[in-house]
Amino acid sequence: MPRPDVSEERRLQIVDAAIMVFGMKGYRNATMPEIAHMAGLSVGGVYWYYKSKDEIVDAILERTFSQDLDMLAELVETNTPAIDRLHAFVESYATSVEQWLPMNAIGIEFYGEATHDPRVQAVITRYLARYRETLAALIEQGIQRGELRPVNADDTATVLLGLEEGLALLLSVDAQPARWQRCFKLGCGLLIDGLKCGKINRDFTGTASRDAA
Amino acid sequence: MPRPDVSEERRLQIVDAAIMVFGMKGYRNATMPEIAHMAGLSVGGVYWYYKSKDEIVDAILERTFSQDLDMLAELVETNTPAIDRLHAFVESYATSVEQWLPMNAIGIEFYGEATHDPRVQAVITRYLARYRETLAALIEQGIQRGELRPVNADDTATVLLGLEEGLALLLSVDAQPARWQRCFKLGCGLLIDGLKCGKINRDFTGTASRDAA
Amino acid sequence: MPRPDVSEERRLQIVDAAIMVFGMKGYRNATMPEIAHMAGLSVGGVYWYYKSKDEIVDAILERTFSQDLDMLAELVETNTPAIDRLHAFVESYATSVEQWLPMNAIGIEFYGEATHDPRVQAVITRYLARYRETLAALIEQGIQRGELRPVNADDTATVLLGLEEGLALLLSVDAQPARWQRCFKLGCGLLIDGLKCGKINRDFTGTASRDAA
Amino acid sequence: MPRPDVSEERRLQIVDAAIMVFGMKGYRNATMPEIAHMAGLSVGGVYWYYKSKDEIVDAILERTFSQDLDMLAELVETNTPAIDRLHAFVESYATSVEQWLPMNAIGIEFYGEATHDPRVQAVITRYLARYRETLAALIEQGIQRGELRPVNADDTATVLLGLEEGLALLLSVDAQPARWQRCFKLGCGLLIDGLKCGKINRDFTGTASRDAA
DNA sequence: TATGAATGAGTTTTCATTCAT
DNA sequence: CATGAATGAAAACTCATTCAT
Repeated sequence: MPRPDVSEERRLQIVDAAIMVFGMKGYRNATMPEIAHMAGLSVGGVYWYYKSKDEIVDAILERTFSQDLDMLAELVETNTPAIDRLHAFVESYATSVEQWLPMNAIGIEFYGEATHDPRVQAVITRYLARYRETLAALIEQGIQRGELRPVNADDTATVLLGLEEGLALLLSVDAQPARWQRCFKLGCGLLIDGLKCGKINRDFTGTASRDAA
Repeated sequence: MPRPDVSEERRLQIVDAAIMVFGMKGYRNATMPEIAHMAGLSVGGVYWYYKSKDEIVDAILERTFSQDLDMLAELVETNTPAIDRLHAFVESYATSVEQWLPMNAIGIEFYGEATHDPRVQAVITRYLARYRETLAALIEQGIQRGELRPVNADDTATVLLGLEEGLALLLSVDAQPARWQRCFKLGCGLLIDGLKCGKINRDFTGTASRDAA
Repeated sequence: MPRPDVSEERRLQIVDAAIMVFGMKGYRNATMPEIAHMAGLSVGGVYWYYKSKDEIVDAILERTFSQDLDMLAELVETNTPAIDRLHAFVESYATSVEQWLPMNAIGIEFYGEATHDPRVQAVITRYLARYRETLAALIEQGIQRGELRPVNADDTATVLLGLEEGLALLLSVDAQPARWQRCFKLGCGLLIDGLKCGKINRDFTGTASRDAA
Repeated sequence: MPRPDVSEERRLQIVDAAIMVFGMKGYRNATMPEIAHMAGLSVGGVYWYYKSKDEIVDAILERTFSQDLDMLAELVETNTPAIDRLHAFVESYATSVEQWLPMNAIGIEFYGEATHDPRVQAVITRYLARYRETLAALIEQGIQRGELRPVNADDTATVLLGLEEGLALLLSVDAQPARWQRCFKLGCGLLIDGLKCGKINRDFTGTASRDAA
């Protein structure tokens, strides 16, 4: 009589434990024994489910990013004004700060790892690409509908992404979710306002490079 | 016969070497022997000038951030229109990308370290605070002069800072200085435009929280 | 309802699997999970039949050597000329190379183990002793019958044994069964010729030590 | 003022210690801490001179086999009767048993390793090849001079080599140098006698395959 | 009988740091 | 001042063995 399969449960346990330990000690200082202990397993037990520390990192990366991306999908699907959807996105994203706060530090560390680990870099780059594409599509819709100025959609998406990641970066060294929320809304509001303005300083529209990009 | 003091020269050698090795291998993978070799010294020689790897980190941190801050000082001193000074700042900052590119990866890694090393965190926080204060003062001047909407200057400065650091973050995993430059100018331009707009979406002005901050 | 006893079958499965894995990876690198998998059992299943990896080794040792020894028994029993029987032995042994080839590497490894594991050493020594005794008896018969020079039978048996094991050793690092076969026949032929020669270099007869041995 | 270079001394210390520990515990059971301790160094100290356990093995292999080969060189150079040189070789080799006895067990273990480690196999094969070539050259000289029957020199050399290694194998599990010495002399004597005999059993001369080999 | 998840002691290797010269 | 050999505390990972089911 086969026992119920506990693999998935254990893997969750381990990744959860790893996130917790990574969060407290940092990725490089987190030891396998510590993770194992936190997961309520022995070292060997952890290795039964993940062949290396790297594989645990992969699992965390996967889990973190896939959640974010799911949220984005619906942004481009609906037919409401693009600006409304942008605002909705900002609002919903801002609301979820507290939820992903524990993962924030780990995310920042992974950016650090990515600078010299091509494997991590690949994962992050792939994730950012999808993120940017979705935002760009949304902005492009806004432009087509005449709601926004004819800026370079891809670059503008990069700006939004940069603002969001940048504020997350600041948050990681100065844990004040409320301030982060406020600034994120403010920043996005200003950007969206900037995108709506009819008369603008030509130098900063990015229009010149629309086709070159 | 007293030999000329080579201390300062050696310390420079070492920090330069460390920056180079950190940049290539990452802070955690950089070994003292490697740094020493790159500096043209023996391990013991390095330890003569810096008591630990951490002290080298401190020196790098110090050097990196103090450069940036010097540039900011003059921003608040002059009496030209605030908007012009903002544009000038953006322009000069954007122009220097290529120059600080090698340090970028290291900076990102330090943010990662800061998440679990209070010493690093303190240095970064102090630097960011001064940065934000300067920008906030500049924005406040713009508001006083009636050039900008009455936003919360500190939060707005945080937004600018966040955008800049965030784009640096994206740059660190996707080394395209030109794109970064373009996006930075575009983003700041949009933000400044947003700050100039007379009629705005009230929700995003940040005015409500001006005194609360 | 009692199920048919599968013990013997399982034990065979396991030893066969172990021989295969030992042969491919070497005794030290062969893991129990691998052996179990090769045997089509679970790890626990293997442990049901053999209490440890060592017990499996014992079983292999036992099986290997008992086969060899059976073949020897009849050598001393018959009444034909000793030299003919020696030649017959050489011939039949040489013919079976290909058959025991897979076990050869394992055998060599066991000699290696024997150098620091008394238990393995005991098994091998016991086996070699019986081997040598049988050959010595045969040679003694040859001497009694006047077919061979009056050499020290035991030492001469050791020489034959040494030649055979030595060529197996060379075979283990240079798998050319044909060459091995040729050399084994050549070597034994030369030895037997040497044993027949009437006039010999006194220094090498071993006669001096006949009683001393 | 540069201190005297102790590298070579340390390397010797380490290899000596490794040989000792390998000899006692066997290659696989010998741990780096043990070797380090035996060498009077710390673990890190050993790693300063050898980058891995494997490199120590290489050094042992090198040292062991290169000694043996030096002895062989002069065998082929002189102009005395080949048979005399063969006897001299046997005699000198037999005399040195006691000296290489400690290395014998390690040598046997290496054969075991060679069966599944191509790197070790390569070293051993190379060594054996040179050994065989030298002996074959000597035997060929004997044949040319009419001292020996026209056997296949290479195969005959293999037989001699096999006998020697085989007796070493037996010695490794039954440490009786005196017996080994006796048997080695006896075996080689018989073989040489066999090589001298005018009238021989055609089946075993190996002549048939002289050109085929 | 049989399973396979879980254990944990033991191994190799790395590297910041020290100190005799 | 400077050297670089030496230290030793950790860390990742392996695998024979056990045991609840």
